[in-house]
Parts: sequence; C-alpha cells; structure tokens
Amino acid sequence: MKKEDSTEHLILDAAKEIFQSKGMDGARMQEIADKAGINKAMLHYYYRSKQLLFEAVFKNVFSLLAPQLNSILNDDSSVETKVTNFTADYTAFMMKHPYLPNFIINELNRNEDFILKLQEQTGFPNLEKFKVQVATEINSGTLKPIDPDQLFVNILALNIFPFLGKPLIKALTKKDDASYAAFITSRKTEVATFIINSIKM
Amino acid sequence: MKKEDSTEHLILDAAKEIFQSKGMDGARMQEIADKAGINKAMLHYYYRSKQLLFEAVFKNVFSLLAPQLNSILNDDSSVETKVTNFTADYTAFMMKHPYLPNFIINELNRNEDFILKLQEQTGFPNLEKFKVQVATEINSGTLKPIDPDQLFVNILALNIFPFLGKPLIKALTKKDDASYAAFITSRKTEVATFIINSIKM
DNA sequence: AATAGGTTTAACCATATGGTTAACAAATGT
DNA sequence: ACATTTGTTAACCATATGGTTAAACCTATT
Repeated sequence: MKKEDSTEHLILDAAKEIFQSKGMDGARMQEIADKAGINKAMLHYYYRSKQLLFEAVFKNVFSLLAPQLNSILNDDSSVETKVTNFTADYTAFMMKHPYLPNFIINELNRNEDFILKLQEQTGFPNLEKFKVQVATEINSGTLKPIDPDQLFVNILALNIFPFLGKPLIKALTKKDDASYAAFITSRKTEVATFIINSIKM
Repeated sequence: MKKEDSTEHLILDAAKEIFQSKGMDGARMQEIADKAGINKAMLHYYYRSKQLLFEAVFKNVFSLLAPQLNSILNDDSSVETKVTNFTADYTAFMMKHPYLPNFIINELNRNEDFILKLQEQTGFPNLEKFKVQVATEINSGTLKPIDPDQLFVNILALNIFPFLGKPLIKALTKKDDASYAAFITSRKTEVATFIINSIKM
C-alpha cells in the first residue's frame, strides 16, 4: 500500500482541507472523517485530539511556506534578482494554495504563542543573511538606504496581501474571479518592478 | 440614561470585543452576555440570533474602516499627499484597533458573499475618482505609469499587512512587543516614502 | 488452526451551545 | 389606580460536538 493511501495520511489530507478552509474553530471532526471516508474514532486513534490533529496540520502547512521564504533569504543572487524571483515564485505557489495565507495568519493571530513551537523547528526562516546583504548593497551604492526589516515586510506585504484580502479587493476594484486572477498574474512582475523602482539607486 | 448604557448598546459593545478577538466561530453567546453583564436571553431579545448579532457587529466595524479608505480616495490633494496622509492616519487608527484588520479579512474569507451586503450600504469606498486622478498625474508626467488598481492594492497591502501578520513578522524579525510597536510607528513615514520613491517620476 | 497485534466500526457519553419559554419586574399610557 | 407594553431573568430544551469504549475485523506469525 502506498503511503498516500494509509489511513493516517488520508486523515491528514482531509484535515488539511477542512482546517485550512474553516479554521480550527469552524472545523468539525465529523466533517474531516467524512472527507477522509473513515470512522470518526480513527481521528482520535491516530491523532488523540482535535488540538493535536490541528497542530499536525499546521506544522505540515507551515513547512510548505517556509521554503518559499527561505528562497529569498538564503541564496547568493542580488537583492534585485531575489525580489524578482520571489515575487514570481511566491505568487505562482499561492495561486495553487489559495487558503494557505489566511489560514496561517489567522491561526497565528488566534494563538500568538503557537509560533514559538514553529520557531524551534529546523528550517524556520532566518533573516540574518538577507539583512547583511541589504546593508552591503546600500554601502556599495546599489540600493537606497532602507531598514532591511522594513524592506522584508514590504516584500511580504505586497506578495501576500492580495491573497489575504481577495474578497475585499475584489469588491473595491469591482473585479470578478476571472479578472482578479488576471490581476494577480500581472502582479508576478508588477510587484517586483514596484519594489525595485523604490529601492534601486 | 445615556445611549451607551442601554442594554442594546452594552450588548453590541461586548459582541464587538468578543467577535473581533475570537471570530464568528470562536465566539460564544454566553461569553458575550457575561462581558455585557446581562442575561443571555437578552442577546436574542435584541438581535434574534448569533448570525444577526454578528452581522450587526460586522457592519458597525466596517463602518469604522470605510471612512479611512474614503479619505484617500475622495479628496482633491495630489496622489503624493494622499499617500503620505493615508499612511500616517491609517497606521495610527489601526494601532488603536489592533483586532480590526484580521477580523474583517478573515470573516470576509469565511463568507465571500457577505461583502455584497456591505456594498449596498452608503459610504462603501469607491475608487473611480482615485483612478482618474492617477491617470491624470501619469499623463502630466508627475507619476510613472502604473495601473491604478495595482497602486491602490500596494498602498493597502503595505499599510494593512503589518497588522495582519504581526505574530509572524514578530517571529521572523525577532522583535518583542515594544520593538514591534516602534517598527510600526516608523512605518507611518517609511511606507509613504517607499511608495513615493517607486511611483514618482 | 490458533494466537496476538494492530486496525476499524457502531454505539455511546458528557458536556457545550444556540435558542426558547414562562414568569416576573419596570416603565408607560389612560 | 389600572392596564398594557417593554425589559429581564432563571430554567429549560434540542441538538451538536469532541471524545470513549467494547466488540469485530483483519493480517501476519507460530
């Protein structure tokens, strides 16, 4: 039997879908069991409690996101190249996982201490290299002076917010789903241009 | 008796706090009643159901946010001035209502159709004037070419995201609450500079 | 074939939860 | 003063929900 067909894995897949779309409070154990096509008791057999199943899902989902962040932080290309690649890659990734950003952000707001458990995990994104790199490029006159933390948050904000705020932005800009998808697609390059215009000397 | 002391108002205030911090699914009617210091039956006497109480709260909260958006859209100052004022005002406003952005964003994601009820309300933000203005300033050579919708989303993103993603950003940038507050405060001017650097010809 | 181990299910349990009711109190009008 | 409406409470109800249990069901080992 393949690993993907194991009951434990079926449960995790079903739980990922339900928890991501409805959140911890909105999710129902019975609904997860139904989606997995198994008896509700199996959820507790493999994961003990709703809380532990949720944490397994959260860590799994976060481990999808972390590499996306690390990609911009830990390679040796210039800041300009990183911004360009990150914007394109991150947007493409999020178009495949539309519930992911809101899930992460919302659950971290619901329980601020939960991030502590993630920080201990290997692969938790580290900004040190990025900070040094930005400082170096500012010194060498390639970039205008800017606090690396501020720049990093700006990059995240411009890339993530369109997924978090989709319903609001759709209404404000009067777009339907198709034109919103086109809007997001064009951001793959627009956002990088916007950032680079701002910081390039 | 002052309006603020009426039972109906006590309920709405308590419900605003509970719904904003815990969301529709996480909120408990009993907890709202306890916070308001009244009997649970009163919630149903004045608001019929949890859903209707929630909608009353949501509309009330959204009506706090809408003027903030309208302020950037509907006055006659230049785009540069608007961005500067909006960034400072919006950030100051959000520091006073820290749960508001996540509440709005998350509940709209939970129920995408709900925004339709808001659009009908008077005062729902309208972008037309802003779009014309950006187009005019691009034509006159004041601004670099940019799609007004993209610029608008960028402004929103840079201003709202630091409040939505606070727990995540705190962990990534290794800031405590005090240094995060300072970080946000410096964004009151940093964000405007960042945007203007990018779009000014 | 018998045994032992893990796996799965239906039925069950205790509690939480949104909502209702009937009696009571406090205003309000006549 | 009396009646009527409005506001308030404690007790109650039906259902949903996370979790448990005991028995049944494989499946591999002896």
